[in-house]
Amino acid sequence: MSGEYGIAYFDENGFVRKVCSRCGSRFWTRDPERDTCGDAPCDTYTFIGAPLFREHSAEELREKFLSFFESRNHKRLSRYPVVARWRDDIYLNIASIANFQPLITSGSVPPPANPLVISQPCIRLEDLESIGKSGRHLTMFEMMGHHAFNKRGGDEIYWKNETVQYCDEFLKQLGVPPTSVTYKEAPWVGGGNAGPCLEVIVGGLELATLVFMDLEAVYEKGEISIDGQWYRKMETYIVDTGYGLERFVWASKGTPTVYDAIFPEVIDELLSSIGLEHPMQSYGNELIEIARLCGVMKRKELEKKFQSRLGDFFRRIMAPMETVYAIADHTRCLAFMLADGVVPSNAKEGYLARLVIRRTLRMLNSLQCEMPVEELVALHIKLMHDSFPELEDSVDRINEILALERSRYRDTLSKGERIVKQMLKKEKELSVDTLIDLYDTHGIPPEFVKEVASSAGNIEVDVPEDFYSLVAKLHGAEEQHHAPEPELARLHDRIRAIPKTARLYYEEPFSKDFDATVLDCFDNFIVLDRTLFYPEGGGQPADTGILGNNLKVVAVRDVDGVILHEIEGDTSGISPGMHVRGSIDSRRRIAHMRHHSATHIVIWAARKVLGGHIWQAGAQKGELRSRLDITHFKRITDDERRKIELLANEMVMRNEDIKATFMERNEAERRYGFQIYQGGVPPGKELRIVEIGNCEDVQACAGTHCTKTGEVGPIKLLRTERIQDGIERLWFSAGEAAVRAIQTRDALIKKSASVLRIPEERLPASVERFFDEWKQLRKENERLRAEIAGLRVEQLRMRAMDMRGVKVISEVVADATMKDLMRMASQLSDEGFVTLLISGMTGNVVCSVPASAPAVVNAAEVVTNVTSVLGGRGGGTARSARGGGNRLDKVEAAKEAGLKTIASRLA
RNA sequence: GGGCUCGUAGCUCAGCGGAAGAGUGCCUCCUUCGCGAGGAGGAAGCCACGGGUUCGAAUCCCGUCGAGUCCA
Repeated sequence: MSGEYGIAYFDENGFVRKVCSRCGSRFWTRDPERDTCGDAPCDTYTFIGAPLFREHSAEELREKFLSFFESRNHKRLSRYPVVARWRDDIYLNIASIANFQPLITSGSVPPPANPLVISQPCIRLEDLESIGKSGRHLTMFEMMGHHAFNKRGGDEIYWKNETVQYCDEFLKQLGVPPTSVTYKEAPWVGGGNAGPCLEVIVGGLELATLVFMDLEAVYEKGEISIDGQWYRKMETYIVDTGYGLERFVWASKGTPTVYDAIFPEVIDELLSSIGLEHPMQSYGNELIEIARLCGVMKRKELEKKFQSRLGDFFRRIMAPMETVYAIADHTRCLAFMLADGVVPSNAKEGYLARLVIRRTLRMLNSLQCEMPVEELVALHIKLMHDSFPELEDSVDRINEILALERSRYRDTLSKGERIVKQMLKKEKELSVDTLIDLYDTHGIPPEFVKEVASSAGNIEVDVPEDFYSLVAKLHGAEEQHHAPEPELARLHDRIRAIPKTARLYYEEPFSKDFDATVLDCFDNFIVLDRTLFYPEGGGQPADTGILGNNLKVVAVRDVDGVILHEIEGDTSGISPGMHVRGSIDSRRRIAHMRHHSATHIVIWAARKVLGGHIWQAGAQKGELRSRLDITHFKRITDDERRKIELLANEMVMRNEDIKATFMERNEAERRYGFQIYQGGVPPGKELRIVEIGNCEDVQACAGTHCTKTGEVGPIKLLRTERIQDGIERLWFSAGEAAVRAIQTRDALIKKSASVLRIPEERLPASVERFFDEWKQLRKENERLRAEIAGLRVEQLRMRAMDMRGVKVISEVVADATMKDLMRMASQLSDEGFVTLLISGMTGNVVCSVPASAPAVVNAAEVVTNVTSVLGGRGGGTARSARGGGNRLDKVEAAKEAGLKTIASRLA
């Protein structure tokens, strides 16, 4: 790819291309003496303690960057959320370009502006273990980026030359000495795209990455291969730059770590709460020396190098300091995640939030820091007020969520403590497999197990260093890219030339019949020029109905805007050019329509009642009922459910307009924000926006809707269900279906009341009374049976026979249960009788042999012989055995068989 | 989206095919000036729910509901 880096700006500005003497990479520099690329691990962090340009705050630097590009014709965009709501392949926003993937980068949707500049908060959790230790890793960081989207054959906005020029000029404006900058060549790969790239390095630190994205991944063999993956040139070629805001600020301050540069107030707060001082106070010079080497040497090597000078400095001072750094980092990350609406849970992005929360709690605990995590998050939000005032709107909710998470984790750990203690009672040591199991199924971290084991049982537990990767291995690595299904590809080819179908169902949502011309007919599919049939999509099922001469439409699909009517049966009578009449099952359609509008109303009401974090996590509309999954951090109470229901019905009664308009995508996002993507992200540059009332609820939605909320009819919330931690499912019915649902419930109550012969309103009290009485009678019955068994024992005792000096009882008891038999037999055998009892009612058999009887009588053998007569089986020990059979007519014969067995043994 | 675990007395749990158990809390009595403590006795269970297998299910299998947890 060496040809990719022939850039005029380098030639015209005295740059030379060199090869790094350490790593062999090629790089560009103005300094002819330089022979290393400048990047770690080839060079040290020279800027620490000696910054290369004037000190900047984050606000200052961000503003400089944005206005620099603004004055160079770039449009400034405000930040996107850190949760990637518009993508289904990633949960969190990992880069500024992620905002524009995949629809804009692929060229199918135009960019919101071109060129543009943005500073995007991003979250990456891959290097979780390095946070706090490396001095440079952050879970949450701002990627400042300027982007230009070019199309082959179109007018080029700009490409490599301008990109390098902008970068160089920006650095110059900041006051970075030109000779200290190197541009290192490095191919870039990510998110299904790739391209050549220049890493911009100053003072040993990579400050920015200039990516020239012009390749996309393909699944079959292609033109270019990188790391075993095939790529081809895209129709578009995109300038994707990433300037690390925090790194610039760090470089400008020259502090030992990036953390000290970005959130020193939080670090101070933490240090003072645990009574520690910052190592800069007493070990300033050493710390700077160490920090400079951080990119070059591994931790072990550093410790060895400073061992003689500093003793156990790393263990005593650096280790807690690193934890402080990590906590300060994690809490800043949480501020963004939670403010942007992530609900902690055990799945999807919610799990990532919980992961960060629990790590933070564990670390706070290890420092014995009493400070609640929510206070630290609130402090971050306060400190970032000037840059991100919107975070403050969520402070109350964040407090509630974090307090809840704290108590949940406390519960998990105290339960874990019990489990481990229980285990230690039985086992002397805990294997690695046990540790993995404890973590995997109960969430008990091995460090915690070790602690419990040594304090409670004085048992040492070895936690392997690669513990967490062992856990990861257990879950295996699946994740494969799915090539598009061949069936769909075939359909795409077939309909390529067909014009998009006119959608009559939007203009005439209540119509039933229509006329149309057949454009194509193949397999079982009919394509028309216009249709009333709604294709399946957005959780709304397709319409059914009739086409032409009684052809049954069983499914309807939308492929690239062409609507395919799937027919059950013979379509041979249909050919292109024919005129056909269609009619849909309008009763079904109207039911779907009501449920669809009701879905929007319910989520609006839920958001009003529960809070702004409510987000649709899935939905399915039906004729009789629909379901809506929403993100929420605790169970919805009955009271909340009633409030939501009432509010939704108030919206219906207000009879507000439901307006659907087509709108340019960027315009819609600008006007309404990302909340329009509740039901996922539809493709295309134009969106259909459905608005209820005056912006009460706005969603991008292709479904059919009522035109007034009043047409929806009554909305009945049937039940709530927790389908996952952090996701509640609401079941509801609308319109006619709601009335029917209410009637069904009514009938249930009526029927129950009539069975008990009481008025409906007495139902709860009476049911409770009946239940209590039933419990009492059950006990009474139990007591009486025991009494009867006692009386029977006396009778049985008198009927005992003597077999060679051994007292034997073998009797059929008419109406005894298994429990009765056991009760009697055990008492009799205690008194020295060899006892065999058979129930004439249930066919149960019990044999009990007293300890005093000769060992030759085997209860299990007796029972086996007896039950074989009864047509059943049984078993037990030589002293006591049970069994049974269902041939109740054979009980007398069975008794004789038992007696015979006993007699033969005593003979 | 995938995996694992758990629902038994008010609470914490044992039992894992043959009469529902322990600890703790609760009630009564004894000991004590009283408290703590100790002793004796007692009450308290739809063994989550619904099916199936079995002579027999808290126990095994399937489903439902509820809870916990790990991974992508």
